[in-house]
Amino acid sequence: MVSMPAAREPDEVVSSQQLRLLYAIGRLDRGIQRELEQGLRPLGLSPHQYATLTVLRARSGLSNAQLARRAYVTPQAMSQVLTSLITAGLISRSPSNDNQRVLETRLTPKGLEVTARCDLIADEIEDRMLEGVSQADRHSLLAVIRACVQRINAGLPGT
Amino acid sequence: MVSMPAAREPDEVVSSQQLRLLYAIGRLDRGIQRELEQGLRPLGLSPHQYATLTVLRARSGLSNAQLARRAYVTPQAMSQVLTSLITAGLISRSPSNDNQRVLETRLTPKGLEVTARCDLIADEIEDRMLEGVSQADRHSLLAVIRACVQRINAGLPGT
DNA sequence: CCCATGTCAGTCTAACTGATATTT
DNA sequence: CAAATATCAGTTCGACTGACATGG
Repeated sequence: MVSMPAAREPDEVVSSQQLRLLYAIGRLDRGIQRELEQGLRPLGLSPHQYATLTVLRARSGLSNAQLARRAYVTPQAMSQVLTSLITAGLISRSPSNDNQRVLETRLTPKGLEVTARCDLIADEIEDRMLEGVSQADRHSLLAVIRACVQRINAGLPGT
Repeated sequence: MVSMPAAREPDEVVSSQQLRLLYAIGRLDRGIQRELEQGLRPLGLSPHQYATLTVLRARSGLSNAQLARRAYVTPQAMSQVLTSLITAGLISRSPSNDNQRVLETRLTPKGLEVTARCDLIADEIEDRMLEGVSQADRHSLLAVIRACVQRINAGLPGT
């Protein structure tokens, strides 16, 4: 196919320059998810599962309902993720002392170890993505992104 | 429920501070998508449809296959989007002069008008998200994000 | 009684893979 | 014949809503 109308397309650059911030962030996130998916595949984990593990590491003992609200998904969706993580032996659940109905979720030793290995993969992706960006710029970028998250999620039920 | 174990949860802030850039970007994008979805609903459009319209506005005449490669989705997935946009009367397709098999896609006048209205909605969301951020910081933010997109999508088939 | 939790079931959307016809 | 396009069909995965039992 030599005579395609748009065979020559130096427009990846052009379009990327024209498109707005909202669109660029979506593109970036999809690229990140794709890279994470590839990187985590050898460990048998999805980006969603890894994200849930990091949340549990930061706040051990959360219930399924709490995790669901935190991730802005339904309890059913989060329950599926937790079930898969239990099957993999990465988390455990036990009834709360305060409420027998509530199942507190915690990382197992194996879960902690696997999460740490995922961190290395995520670090690698992050470094590649930020290649050539100074430490100062990285910090301010993270700060701005976080502030945007706060504002965009302003009027939502927070746990 | 007054005696919930974690009834008091001032951790939305805490977790947001602890979590890494990769995770923050995902959170931000999901918030953006949610806001876009709500904003575009009165117009009967999804974020995906709007995104495709903006790409076509920037580069009129692209084929389904080209659009699919550009969005990193399969031709089948993109074809569904185009079909819905044709049904809505926002785009039109016609055989290329160079290749009868290729259907060049273009915005209709109505499509152009609707896209402009979507832009206003997107502007509103973007402004709310960036409230308090200086113009200079906005520009540098966009530049950094674009650079990240370039690096993350480095080794992919580019149309 | 009311509310929250956890879970089972069915549905829906949006992507995917596979297969086919057509054109260059 | 090989490659690219478009499109038909079936599948899969991830969310969703609805319903229900249970505990506080």
